[in-house]
Amino acid sequence: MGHDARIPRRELGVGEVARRSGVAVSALHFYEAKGLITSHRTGGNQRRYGRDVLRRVAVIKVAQRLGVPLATIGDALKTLPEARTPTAADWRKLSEHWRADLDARIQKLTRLRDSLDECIGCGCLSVDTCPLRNPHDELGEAGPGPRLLDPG
Amino acid sequence: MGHDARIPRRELGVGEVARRSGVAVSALHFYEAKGLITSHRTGGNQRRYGRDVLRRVAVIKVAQRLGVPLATIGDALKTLPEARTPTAADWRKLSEHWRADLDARIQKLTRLRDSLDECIGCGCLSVDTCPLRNPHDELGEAGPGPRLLDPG
DNA sequence: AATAAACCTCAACTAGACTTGAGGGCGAAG
DNA sequence: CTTCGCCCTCAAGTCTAGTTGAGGTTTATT
Repeated sequence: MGHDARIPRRELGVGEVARRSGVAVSALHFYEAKGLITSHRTGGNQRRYGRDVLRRVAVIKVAQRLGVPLATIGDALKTLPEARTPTAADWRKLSEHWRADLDARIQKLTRLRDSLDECIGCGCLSVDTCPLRNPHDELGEAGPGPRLLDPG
Repeated sequence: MGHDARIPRRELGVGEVARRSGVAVSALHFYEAKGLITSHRTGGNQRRYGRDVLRRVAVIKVAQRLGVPLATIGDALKTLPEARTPTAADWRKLSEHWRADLDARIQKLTRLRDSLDECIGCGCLSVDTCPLRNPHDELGEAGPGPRLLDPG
């Protein structure tokens, strides 16, 4: 220790960001490769982050809990002008947008559950009449919802 | 065409199953490799399926919509004695089991949405107080729910 | 100067659910 | 007989969100 002391107060090394944000160093490398965060380098080619990286990573983590794929999060972060620290207003805009997706996802699952309840009773799986087999409720097909969860 | 006419009425070729069930031939190969469906072969080494394969594939598709991973579906299908066609009672048993998972998933997403609603208002993302950043609600971590959607 | 902790890059691996492609076989119609 | 459509196997590629490891460098301390 005492190692980080050399770094100016507002600059963070990758290890420190990892410790403070709770994501692995390899994940930070990965996010940077994907353009979700940025850094500049020291003479010795080591990454240095501004303090805004902590809020950015926080936004990333929350968005992931909401089920938003990284690429979409990246697009959203890029709408913030020039590597700016996301403000409360920025966050509100992003989260309102993602809330709609989350809501759609919940509704879809709920409808699915209702169909399932009916079909537990009848056990039909009939090709023509079973609501589980005839998903006429294809709405949120496009959008940031994870494909793996809701393929149809 | 006219090709399928050679196949006895209750035996289905892989292409026909694909057309009727709506899954690709490659997917059927894949399911067979994973042991979810079975076939016997003609003299020319081509697959022939019994009609029960259609219901099995239907169960697979519905279970996938519920968010159940293929491996779990396979385990469940294996509990049906010896390649039997799933009956209504079998289906009821499977679906009741999976319904619980679905329910848990819905609840989790709903709690998440509620947290998000609070945080849209405050825009905080505070490390210590924000419920979105401090998920003390880690419950249904284990279980067949898709990891990609609900990593935390 | 030497050592140790932290850092660097790049390639390869993981899981899940498939798809795509190469290279070849089988069966019926013209 | 040739061609067309459907079928076969097996290997490799796709996508997501990273992790793991090898081999080498930088930085801080002693």
